[in-house]
Amino acid sequence: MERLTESQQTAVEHQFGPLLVLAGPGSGKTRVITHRIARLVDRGVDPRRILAITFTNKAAREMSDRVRRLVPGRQMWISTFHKFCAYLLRRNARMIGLKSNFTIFSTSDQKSVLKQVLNDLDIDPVHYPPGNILNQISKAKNDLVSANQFARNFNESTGDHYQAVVARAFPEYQKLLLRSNAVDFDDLLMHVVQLLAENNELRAQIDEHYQYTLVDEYQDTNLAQYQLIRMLSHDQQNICATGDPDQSIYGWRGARIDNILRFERDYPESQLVRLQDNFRSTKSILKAADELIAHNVQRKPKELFTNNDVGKPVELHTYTDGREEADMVAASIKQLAESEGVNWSDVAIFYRVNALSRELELALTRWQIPYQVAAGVAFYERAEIKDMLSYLRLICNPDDYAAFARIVNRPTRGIGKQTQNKLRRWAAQNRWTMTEAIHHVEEHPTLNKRAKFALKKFGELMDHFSLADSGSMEQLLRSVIDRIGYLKGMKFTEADYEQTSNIEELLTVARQYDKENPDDPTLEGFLESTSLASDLDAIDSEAGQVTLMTMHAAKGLEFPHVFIIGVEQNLIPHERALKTNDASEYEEERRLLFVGITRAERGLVLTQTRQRAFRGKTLHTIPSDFVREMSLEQLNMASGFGTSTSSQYDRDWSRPKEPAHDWNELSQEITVDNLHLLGDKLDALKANQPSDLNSSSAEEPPLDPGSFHFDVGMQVRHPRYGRGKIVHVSGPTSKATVTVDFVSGEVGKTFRADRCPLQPIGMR
DNA sequence: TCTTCATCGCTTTTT
DNA sequence: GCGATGAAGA
Repeated sequence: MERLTESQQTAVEHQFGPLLVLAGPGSGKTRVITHRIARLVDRGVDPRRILAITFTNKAAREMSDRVRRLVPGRQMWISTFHKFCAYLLRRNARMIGLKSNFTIFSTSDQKSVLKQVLNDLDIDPVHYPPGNILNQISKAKNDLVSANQFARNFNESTGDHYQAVVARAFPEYQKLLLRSNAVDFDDLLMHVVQLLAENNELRAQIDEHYQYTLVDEYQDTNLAQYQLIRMLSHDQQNICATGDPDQSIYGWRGARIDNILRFERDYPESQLVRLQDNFRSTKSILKAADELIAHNVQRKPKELFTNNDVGKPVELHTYTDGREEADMVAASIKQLAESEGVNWSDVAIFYRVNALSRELELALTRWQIPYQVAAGVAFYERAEIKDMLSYLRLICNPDDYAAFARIVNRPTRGIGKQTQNKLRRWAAQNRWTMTEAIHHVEEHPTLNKRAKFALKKFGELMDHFSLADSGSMEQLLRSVIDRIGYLKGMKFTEADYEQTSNIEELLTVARQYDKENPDDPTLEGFLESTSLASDLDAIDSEAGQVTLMTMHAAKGLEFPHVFIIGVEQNLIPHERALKTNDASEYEEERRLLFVGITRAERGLVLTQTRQRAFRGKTLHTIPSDFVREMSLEQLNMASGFGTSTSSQYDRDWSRPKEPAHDWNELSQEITVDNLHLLGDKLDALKANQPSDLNSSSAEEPPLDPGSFHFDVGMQVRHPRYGRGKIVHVSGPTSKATVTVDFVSGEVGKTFRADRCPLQPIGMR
């Protein structure tokens, strides 16, 4: 094992009192934490009295593994904030009106519950999108503002109608959660903080129990997490916080960078250790990172240092569009593998928004490069998985309204909307949960016989399962699937095949759980593990695959070769950060890119494009402000691409731009109306497309569908209605509509010009 | 009641 | 480009 550096040693050897470890990227922070834990155990500290908290399951698992290697066979709490809070909350659920088998609601459960609330309050969900309202609620909870406080605060302030809606919906939402015996993610933290604040005896007892507390990524704590840590290291201040203010990237989630900056004020006795030696990256990479982050004004200057080689320069590549960018990245990776023997798993591709992964996935497939993505439709968000889990949830917690609503008529069993509404109103009147209401269904005054029968059958079904709730999760899940005949209607279509294999996968997850918890497999434990799981967990660093993820997800990881795509204005920095005109948000974007860059060990390539397809439209791009802040080797693609495009483009591109913050001013939208202006340029671009790199682009339509210019009299074809003639074009340019008379007899059909599948006939 | 289809609107990052 | 939504048909 490598020796620890002097400062690493200091942090490891420190035992009593508060300790703050400010650790730059790649400075061996995880190493320090794991060695510190091992050292404590070495000194005779009971491992059960050590509490190590991280933000992600992945970080917790990695830390666990590494500690286990240092001190085999000892049990201790290494977990995420949310998991730890769930544990505390289950043991003390009664104290805040929950039962210990409470459900943890996912984002989609939250949405469905809030929709119900809005419906009951007669609030129009189109005008007040549930997602936005939930964001506000989440924000409030992160800041430890309860529903009632929120409502009260609102009354005192001057009214904003949007806030007014939140103020009305929040308390109702909270009530419905409570009645469902459920919590959302934020509640896990907030309830625990509230619990400890109101019960000093309990707080003191837990504080005493966990003699040593370690918190990773302290710069990302929000107020709730901060309070929690403070309350658990009040009497015994053996707290070790590690973090790096330059890597604070969760401000949007309520994280407060202040928390780490004020650590020394909060804990006056604290000792400070700085880890500045970078063992990860080449000098070139570190230099770029350093230059970039130095532009942040709200920051304590900090030197980054490495003894590693200079290495290859950091490259910036410019491509014509996202397709070429993706293809060339894939080509570069292939090249790395073939000429330098780089393993697939040594390569990662990062981006600012998940939407950018699509093009990459296609390209990697074309180039036959194996990859894994940390995103997309998360496994637990898939409809069939949510269905299955909802059954389990309702078995575990019959009060769970979201689960009930989801599956009461799935598969269809004749319990339609009307019936559900009647039942729901009746339940509310009698202060019953839905399950209780079903048990009383015979007494319902207006429901017809058939509906009553269907509901009763459903009730019996669930009762049957409840009795079966014991032992193996896999068996329970199997019996549910069999009994409801979920797989029965499945045919050998692609969609059905996918659903079936997802359910297989879920059974595997259940089997896994059974295996890992041989002594105490509980339904609530299984469900908790699924609720707190994230798609990031599935990433396997040794799977022999290229890894695709957002820069947020990349924090804490490292790869020999890193590509960061879409380094463009409005992506990094993100449009939203630019819009608010808030310097701190802008600087957070810079930190995010800093995080991305500092993941790279030996090779780093940034890419940008000249135009990018976005939300189904193609927009011209502006180079990111940030690329000018670093010394990069600017390269214009390998062979031919773009070099021969119209000089107009090149001139536009190379002209130095004053810092531009208005997307609309500088980017030109390509629409049906100005397409003809761009036609020539587009043709030039198309001519330079990679020549069928792998034959799979054969189905590419001759022109972008949805971007035709339509005129009255033009002959068109519709996939459904066949041939027709345009009889009318109208509306504002961006929302033009065309009216078509079809040969088939369908006359006067109207379509949105930029959306419909209409194709002109006779012009190519 | 269920299914199909067109239309509409949104889309940062995550436990 | 996608899913959610609502209208219309089966």
